Order: sequence, then C-alpha cells, then structure tokens
Amino acid sequence: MSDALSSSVPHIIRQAAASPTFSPLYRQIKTLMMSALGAGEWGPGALIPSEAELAARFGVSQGTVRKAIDEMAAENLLVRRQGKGTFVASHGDPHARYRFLRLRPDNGLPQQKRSLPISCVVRAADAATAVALALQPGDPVVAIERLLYFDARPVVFDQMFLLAEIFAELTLATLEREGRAESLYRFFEQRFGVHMIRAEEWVRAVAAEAGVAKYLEVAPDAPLLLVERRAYTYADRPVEWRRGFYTTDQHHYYNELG
Amino acid sequence: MSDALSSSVPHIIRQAAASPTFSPLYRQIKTLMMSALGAGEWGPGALIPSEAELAARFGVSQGTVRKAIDEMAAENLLVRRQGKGTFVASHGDPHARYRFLRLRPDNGLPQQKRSLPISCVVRAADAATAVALALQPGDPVVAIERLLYFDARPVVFDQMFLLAEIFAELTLATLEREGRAESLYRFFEQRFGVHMIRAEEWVRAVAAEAGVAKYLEVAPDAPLLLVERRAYTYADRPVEWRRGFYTTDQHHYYNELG
DNA sequence: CAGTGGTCTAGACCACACT
DNA sequence: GTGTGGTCTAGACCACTGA
Repeated sequence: MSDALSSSVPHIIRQAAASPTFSPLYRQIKTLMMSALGAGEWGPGALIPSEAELAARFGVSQGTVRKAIDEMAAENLLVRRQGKGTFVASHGDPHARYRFLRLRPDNGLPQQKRSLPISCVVRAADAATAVALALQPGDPVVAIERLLYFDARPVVFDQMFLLAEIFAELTLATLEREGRAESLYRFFEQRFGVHMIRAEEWVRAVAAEAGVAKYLEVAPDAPLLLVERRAYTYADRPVEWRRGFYTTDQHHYYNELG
Repeated sequence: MSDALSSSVPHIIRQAAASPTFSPLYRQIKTLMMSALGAGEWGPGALIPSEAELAARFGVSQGTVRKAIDEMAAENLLVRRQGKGTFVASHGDPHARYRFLRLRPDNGLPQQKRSLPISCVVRAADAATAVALALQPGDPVVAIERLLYFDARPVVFDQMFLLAEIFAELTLATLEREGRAESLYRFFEQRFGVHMIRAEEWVRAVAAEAGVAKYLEVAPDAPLLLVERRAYTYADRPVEWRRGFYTTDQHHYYNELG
C-alpha cells in the first residue's frame, strides 16, 4: 500500500462546517487521491483499488468514496469500467489521444495525424513564457518547434515551451525516435511521468508570417488561427506553454458550449 | 400540478436491464423532467418542486430524484441553491448572461456589451442554413444582422438565422426596443419562450470581406475569427444557426480543455 | 464463480435561507 | 422554527467482466 495514502488517513477531519478548514469528507478523500495521483502512486492507465477497498482504507462508507471518484471521473482524471474497476486516465487511451486538440477536418473523415519535430533546444524564457509558466524571465525552458500533419497536409505549426526542470533531457533525436506515432502528451506521460490533465486556450486570427507560411505551405499573410495554450499537470502546476498556428482551409476548431 | 408530470408517473418502468427499453430510474425521472421543461411547465428562473415532493410524485426515493437533478445541474439546465430550492437555469441569471460568448478582452477588464441590430427579415433558407436547422432549402427563416460592441468598440458582426416557425413575429423594431440591454438569448427566452440550452461552434480564421470590414472598422482582408454556431433548445432541437465575425486585435476566444 | 462498478432505498443529521 | 438542499451511512440487489 502506498505510504502517501495510508499515512494520510488520520488526517481526515470529521467536523462541523463552522470550522474554517472544513470540507466534506468526499472532498478530503478526493484531495488525498489527487495527491496520490500527483505523487505517481498510480500511474496513467493503472487500476486503482476498488471502492470497497478505498472505503476501508479511508474509514468511510463506499458511498463517500464513490462520490469522490464520481467527481474525478467527471474531470477526466479517472475512468470507470463496470465489472473491471476504475483506472487512471491516460493520453494513451484510444478515446483520449489528442484529447486537447480541437481541430477537426471539415469533411468529418478521420485523418492520420503525424508529428514532425523541427527543433528542440534549451533556452531562456522570454517574458510571455515566464509569465505563463510562473517562472522568472531568463529561467531555462525547453523550446520545441514541430509540424503536425493531417494525412499528407501540414496543418499545425507549434512552438512549445516546457519546464526545463522536468524536460531538460528532451532532445530532438528522442522526439524523432519516439514521439512520432503517439500523441506528444502520451509520450510525455510515458517518458517523463508528467500527465497533462487540463489546459486553457486563447484563440485569435492572425496573418501568417513568412516563416510560418512556408512551413504550412500557405501564402504569406494568409489568415491563420493562433492558438495559445497553457497545460497543467496535477496540483494545478503549469508545465507547458504553447503557440500553435492552425490552417483552417480544410479544418476547423470545434467546440461545444454547455 | 402539471398534467405532463402527473400523467407521466405511471410510465415509469421498474424492470431488469435485459429489457431492450431499460434505463435506470433516475434517467427516466430526468427524461420526464426534461419533457416538463420543454413543455414550459417550469419556465426559466422558476423554482421547481422540492426533491421530497418530486420523489413522492414519481414514487421513488429522494436519492433517485437527486441523481436526476444532479445530472441536469451538471448540464446547466437547473441551478441548485442550498436552503432555497432548485431553479430552472435562465440566460437572465447574472452569471449566465452571455454564457455562450467565449470572446474575452485581452486585458481581462469587464467591458459593457451592447447589441446594435442592423436588419431583421424573413427569407428563404440557403443550403447551409437549411442543413444546420434541419429544414428544406427554401423554407423560411428569420435572418438578423447585428453588431456587438464591447464598450465603444465594434467587435462582433453576427448573421443569425432563426426558425421562422418560432420567431416569425420578430422585427427590427422589436429588437431595437427590447433586445439591447440584455443578452439576445435572454430576450428570446422571455419574448418567445425559447430557451437555448447548448450549442456547437466551428471556428476558422478568414480574411475580412469589404462589408464586414466596414462594420468592424478594420482593414479589408484583415484576419478575423469566423465562428459558426448552432444553438439548440430542449429535445435537441436546433433553432438558431449563426455566423459571427470576431475581431481579435484586443480580444480572444477563450476555452478550457478538460 | 467472485469481484467490480451501477442503482436504489431509508434514514439520520448538517448547513443555509427565510419567516 | 420550518423547509430546502448537502452529506454520510448501511445494506440490498443488479449488470458486467473475466477466471
């Protein structure tokens, strides 16, 4: 049994809500489980203990554990499978690959995605990147450029900035060797143990600069979608800042509003 | 008590899942409540019966009603307020106004939104609109053009197409008189009893055509966000198809990815 | 078959809003 | 105080998976 979990049990507080530190039991359970996930107790794709087992471990009823898991499943952190158990979500899951990529082909047909890395260097963070990643300007980041193909067509040019603290070992050679077939986030989760769990995006329309236009095989000044993204791992820690240029001649950014 | 609800109670089926028509009790309750919402039994902003009352009415336990309401609250159809009751969501709620507008000012400061209607006519649906609204080409739709200002700046030019079946009475004069201060969807819900509950958006980057450029006070061929939207009311019925051109010089389309 | 998550129940008690 | 939603429990039974 994991140390983080078993030692955490005594920390559960059963008390009145009047207390300033109060939170419902199921949220405390959730917090403990989030810590375990962040600490890597259960890796992506792993089977977590059964509800009954967790209930016994935490000293609460199964219904309380269930409610904690419900919330985490709703946030795509866990995946329930009836009869089998509850699993840690993974970017390797067939239905979760390219989970954060909102670009779709206009014709709706599935297209093969392929990542072509261009460069990968460690450099000092510029002002915008430092703000996005909560760093000091000049702190080192891993800067990656790559093209994303949908079938034979280059559709996205990405400039990504990753925390050097985590990704310092990343090289262009590694990206070329391992990072092609699978999604990048799957690769990060396998190779670096960093699981991206949520992201924010800021979308604008811009005119293509010469360099980007060349990569995407469009005319200079062609309209492009500029998609800036900040991705977080557990504990709300930002680990990636990305600037993506999307061609939208035959693709679109799809979004559902609830 | 509403006829739709009371007469529906006997329809609840308690049976084994092996049956082809099986669904869990709480989903049947949810379906009944959705019907009631769609039929206007409880209008936007209205207080619905208490959980205990609904449980008695449907002949199930409070926990089962609770689970149905939980799902509907998660979908922003209902709003729970501890101590007060559960209410039908409304586009008039302070936190839900412009709920579907993802455009935000870059500087993060709140800006006053103002809608300036330009035209409102009934016309035959073109092919794209007919497909989007599940009509036959040539069927009548209400076509509206309007500008949306953020403070003093025109930021969005919208072309909207509404089901004439519902919105035939809508005129430019009415829009000018009533539709300015509040969000359009709030106006639709009050004036036409149509509550938009979800939408899809397709986003692209395009070059501004002359007419649109003039409205938005940008150069011809300036890059704009083209946001196409299909909005639904209850029972998954599409009622609006919209094409919006967004300037993104000082604004951006914000999205959260889970 | 045993073990898992999924549904449903009944009841207790707490927190919050209004009167 | 009364009535609302919010939390927590214990237990029964169902549905699905895989040995």
